[in-house]
Amino acid sequence: MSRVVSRNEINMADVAQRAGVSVATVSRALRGLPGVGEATRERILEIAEELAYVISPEASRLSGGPTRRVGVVVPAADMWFYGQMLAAIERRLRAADLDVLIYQVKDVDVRQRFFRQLPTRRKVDVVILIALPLPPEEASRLDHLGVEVVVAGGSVRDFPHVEVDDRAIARTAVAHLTGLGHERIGMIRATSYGDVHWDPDRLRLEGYQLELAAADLPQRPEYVASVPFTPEGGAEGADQLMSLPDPPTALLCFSDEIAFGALEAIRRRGLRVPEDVSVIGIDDHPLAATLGLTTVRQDVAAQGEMAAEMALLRLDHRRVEDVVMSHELVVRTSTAPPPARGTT
Amino acid sequence: MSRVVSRNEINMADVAQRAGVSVATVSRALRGLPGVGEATRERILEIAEELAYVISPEASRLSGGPTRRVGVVVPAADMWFYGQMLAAIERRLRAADLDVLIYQVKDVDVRQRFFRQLPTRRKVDVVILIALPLPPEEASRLDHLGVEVVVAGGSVRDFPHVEVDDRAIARTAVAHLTGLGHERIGMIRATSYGDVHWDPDRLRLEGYQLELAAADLPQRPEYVASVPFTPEGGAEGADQLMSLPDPPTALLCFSDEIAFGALEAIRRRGLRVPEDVSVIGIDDHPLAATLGLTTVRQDVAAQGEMAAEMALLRLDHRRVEDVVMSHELVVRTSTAPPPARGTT
DNA sequence: CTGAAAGCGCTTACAG
DNA sequence: CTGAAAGCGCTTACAG
Repeated sequence: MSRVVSRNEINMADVAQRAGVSVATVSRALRGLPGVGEATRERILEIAEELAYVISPEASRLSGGPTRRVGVVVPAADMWFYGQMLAAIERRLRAADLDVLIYQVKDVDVRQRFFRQLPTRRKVDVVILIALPLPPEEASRLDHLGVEVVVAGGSVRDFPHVEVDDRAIARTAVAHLTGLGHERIGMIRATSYGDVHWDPDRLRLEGYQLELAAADLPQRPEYVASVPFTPEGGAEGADQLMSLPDPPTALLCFSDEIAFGALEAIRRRGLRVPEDVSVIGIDDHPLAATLGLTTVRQDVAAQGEMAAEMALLRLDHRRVEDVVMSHELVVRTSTAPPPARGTT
Repeated sequence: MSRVVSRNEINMADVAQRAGVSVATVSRALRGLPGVGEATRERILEIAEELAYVISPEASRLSGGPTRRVGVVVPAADMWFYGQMLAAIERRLRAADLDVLIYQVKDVDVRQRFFRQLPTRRKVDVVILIALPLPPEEASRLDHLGVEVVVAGGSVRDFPHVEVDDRAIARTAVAHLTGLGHERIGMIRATSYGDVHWDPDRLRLEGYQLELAAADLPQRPEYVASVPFTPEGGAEGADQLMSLPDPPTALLCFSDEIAFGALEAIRRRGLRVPEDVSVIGIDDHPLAATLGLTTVRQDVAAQGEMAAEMALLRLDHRRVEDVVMSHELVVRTSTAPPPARGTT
């Protein structure tokens, strides 16, 4: 207590000396290994506490221990979905006393460099890949990582993963609209970023098409707009679809953020939501409740936690099962039956 | 090329053997230290490349090198502002080949544990603190970190920091409103989180009050609402202020996210923005453009980059100057002159 | 310009 | 239950 711990670090040898034992015994005691007398162990723990001893991770690692670090590879930390994921993963892993390293790989060249250099090698025990669309060459590089891999928000090869059923999510949304009586339903897709295709986008489009078919509605390619994954993108998409000669009466948006832009664009055209046009999103973004947006909710934080849990299991080399998280329709005020034909 | 690099790592000794030199020479060559013949250096670099050699950070660190890791301590990675900051910091630091460790400390107990245990000790070379309101006991613990400290989005003690002028930002916003002729101007504050006071909130309130005084307008405490830092909070705040007997004609919101909620609440009351009520935010969140929100823009990513830059300098033990980043009024369609008195 | 050797702070057989 | 010693893969004086 009287002693200030600063740059001159306290080492295991200091603890050992103070306790009158060898460093080997301190090492065992601190890690809860068998082969240390109860009294000895307690004394050692007390002294370590008192000296505010922190183990040198480098030395520990170098002599065979794990790094106790997890790498999270994510397209961009500044987008809502990834931020949620990342935050949840960090919280869970921190609780298990692991450190979290973050690697953003949004830009194609940064991502390619990542997979060429594999900078997580020798630095982490597990890598969590978040919703990363990967060309085969890059996916195959993962074997060279030399660490466990877990995937969240999608799937990559046969690595353990947690995801939602994007096809079913889109079907749920479209079924809600057809249930209200809509027959002209448009979809605003979010274009893949960079050079690679994005699974959720592809699967949600499939779900949209499947559900239209299930409701005996025609597939109208002009009802599908592809836009950048931003609110402005959503506005563009809505403008494009609503200026069609025979515009849709309802819009499924790839995400709530896209939907926010669509809502605004529709209002700017002098149309009312939901009287003239219904809008449904996907995610249940915090703003969705405020803006009254009907959406299909997925629990992003829960996916992150689950991914962290899987990482923890893989650390112990235990088998883990893939997980598909549930989703749920949240009806608010942006969806209603279509206007009577010709009224618009 | 023919050799697969996997779990059996390639060490410096392997490179040395292949190159027919000692590990000492390889170590020097790889780090660009003087005292290695040009031809030797080139051969070593080639072989290292060919073998896809990655240095063991643990061994390097243990024998005196830096960790080449930076810890970022942030309230929550899943909030817009922090996500922007974090993303920008990571990008800059990654470009300098440093790894970024993230520590979330939103909850009081987690934060207290952080400052009790200081888990970044022995793990990073620099810690970047993002917009962290800290009680004095915790701020003083930073001396025990044993690493450099840099602060972003605020200031803590006399550590080098980058911030915006929150007082001036609020004054700019209020001046815009008074310039339009508003005399009844409300403010929606974001309450501090947890047990500590939040500088930007306090300073923006001060700026609001100063600018009212400068315009010879009365301070009306009932015109200031304190709400949680969420869109719903913004809606609550707007409801509270607009249901006053003599409601404001303009609202300054702590942030754009608060303003989004306020906009919606105002609309729900059957009032129009900006005809009946003007709303101004702070930040220039991506949705602000879409929703036509007038705001005072601050470049959060630039602040993050600057903080990363400072961290890089501190790594080299160079002196750094504190930085105050600029801000800028962005006029959109949510602000206009007040309605003629009595019209509302 | 280059190498042999000590040392960084731990963990892990191996003995006792 | 406990300790002495080797070893992890580097860096850094110290020699040459």
